[in-house]
Amino acid sequence: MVDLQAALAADVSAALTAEFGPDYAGTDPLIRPSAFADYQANVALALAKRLGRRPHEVAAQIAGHLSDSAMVAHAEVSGPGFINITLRDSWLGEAATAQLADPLLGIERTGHPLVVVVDYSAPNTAKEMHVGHLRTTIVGDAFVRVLERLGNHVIRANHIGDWGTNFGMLLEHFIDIGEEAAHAQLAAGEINPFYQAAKVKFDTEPGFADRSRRRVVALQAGDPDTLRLWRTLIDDSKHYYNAIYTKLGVTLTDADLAPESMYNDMLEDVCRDLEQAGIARISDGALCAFPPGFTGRDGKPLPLILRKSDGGYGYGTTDMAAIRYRVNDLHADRITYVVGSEQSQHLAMVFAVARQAGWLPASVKAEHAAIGMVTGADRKRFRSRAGTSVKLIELIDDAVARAEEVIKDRYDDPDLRAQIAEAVGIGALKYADLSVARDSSYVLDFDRMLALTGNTGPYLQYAAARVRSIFAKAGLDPARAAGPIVPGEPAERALVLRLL
RNA sequence: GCCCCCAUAGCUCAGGGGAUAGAGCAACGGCCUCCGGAGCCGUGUGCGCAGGUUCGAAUCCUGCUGGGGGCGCCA
Repeated sequence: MVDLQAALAADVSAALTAEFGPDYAGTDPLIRPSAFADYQANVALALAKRLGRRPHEVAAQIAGHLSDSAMVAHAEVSGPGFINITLRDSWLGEAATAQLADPLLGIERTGHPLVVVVDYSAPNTAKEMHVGHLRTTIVGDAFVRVLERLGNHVIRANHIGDWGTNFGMLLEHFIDIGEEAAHAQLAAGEINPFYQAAKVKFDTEPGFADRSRRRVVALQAGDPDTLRLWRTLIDDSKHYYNAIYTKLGVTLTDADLAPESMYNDMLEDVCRDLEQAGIARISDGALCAFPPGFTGRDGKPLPLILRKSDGGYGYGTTDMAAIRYRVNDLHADRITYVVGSEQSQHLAMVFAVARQAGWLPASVKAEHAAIGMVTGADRKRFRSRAGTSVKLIELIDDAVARAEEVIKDRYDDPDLRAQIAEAVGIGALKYADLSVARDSSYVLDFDRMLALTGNTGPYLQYAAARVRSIFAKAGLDPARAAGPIVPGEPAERALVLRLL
């Protein structure tokens, strides 16, 4: 790839050296895109202070040397000492043409491919995916695609919640209503009603809670029949959220599942090893690690709970097991958690304990790509009128339905209309997520999201027209006879500058 | 009480040391109109407050105010 800015920086640095000597070779030339030319070099203003000279003069001296550069057409000093640089058409045209000839369109693959584990999406089995899952899924998938295209080895980790005490009650309910009826209900996407019915029985039906607890014990003990039921329950959920991934055009597949249950037989070792290393100790009956620098209310050290006082394991334990597994077995160089911002303290503690234990060596980067909350108009966590979280599938369907409403008079063919509505609706949903900073919370507003399409439609048409025009000028279109691109028109020039 | 994030136009958000701070939506004005408009063109006294660093601050630092999130056995 032609890194215009870097290439130009090199030439300006050369000018600096030529004018002021080798001491200035390392000075950042401060190349920035400019509204007044193709680029501007801002180095003269800072340099003038160092030299005790007038910025304008310094800039003029540097500009004088830039005529030696093959890529610079002209450089002129403006304002207090900015150097406005216009690139040669011929040089730009050659660079653009070369980039078009590259199957990767000039995207440079990294010279140091890393193994990157990207932890994202993470729905809970047997619970409906809700709006909170949308951004981690969309943003995480964008990360994965970019990192992969840059030549890294990316491991998608969909850390689904498929284990825990809830499954006792879910399985008992599953048995009660009969496997077939349960499958039918789950296949229809009625996951929340299923969960809620189980919860109601757990809270009110005599004996059910005890049965549920016994079922948890059987599950954890590996009872074959219980495991079989558990697997079918998981599979039903899996089908359901795979359908959502397909709708969203997300690249996650079953091969990317890294369910909590896969860490089960590591949890005991996690606790033992951390306790033996002196990092974890018993506090109020629970095994806890107290990473330095974390305090809670009353200034007391904040624990990462590894084993609850009832002997059970929590998500912190699973996270510790996962981090060790990712480093030791997956050989991760970088682990990116695309997870809600409210988890930032928890993850910071997990990282801290893992570093203490030496499970996360300094050579491995662990990072929390925090996802901001989706809120309603009240700036609080987005909820339906009933106070429950909103189902993701409803959000998707709603977006498509609203898109269809917008375009309904436009297309007679119902199939075509449905396709366009789906593309526009889902596109608006994804665009809404990707067009804002991932860590800021944002207000979910359908009207705004779909309004964006009113702009992107013409925008895309414009962009397509410009690209066609460039291709036509390059002689690439029908005859495939590659010719030079001449960025003569201002709009075209701007596009070339942005694309290169 | 402690920790983290945030504050930019009426709304939702970009911009994270460089000249005159942008986009979409809304609003207002106009255009095209045989029919149809995710149609076209135009219109902006805005960086929460106060200090500091810097040749230069929406951007970096400190304090304050306001909002959100988190803070022992849910994940």
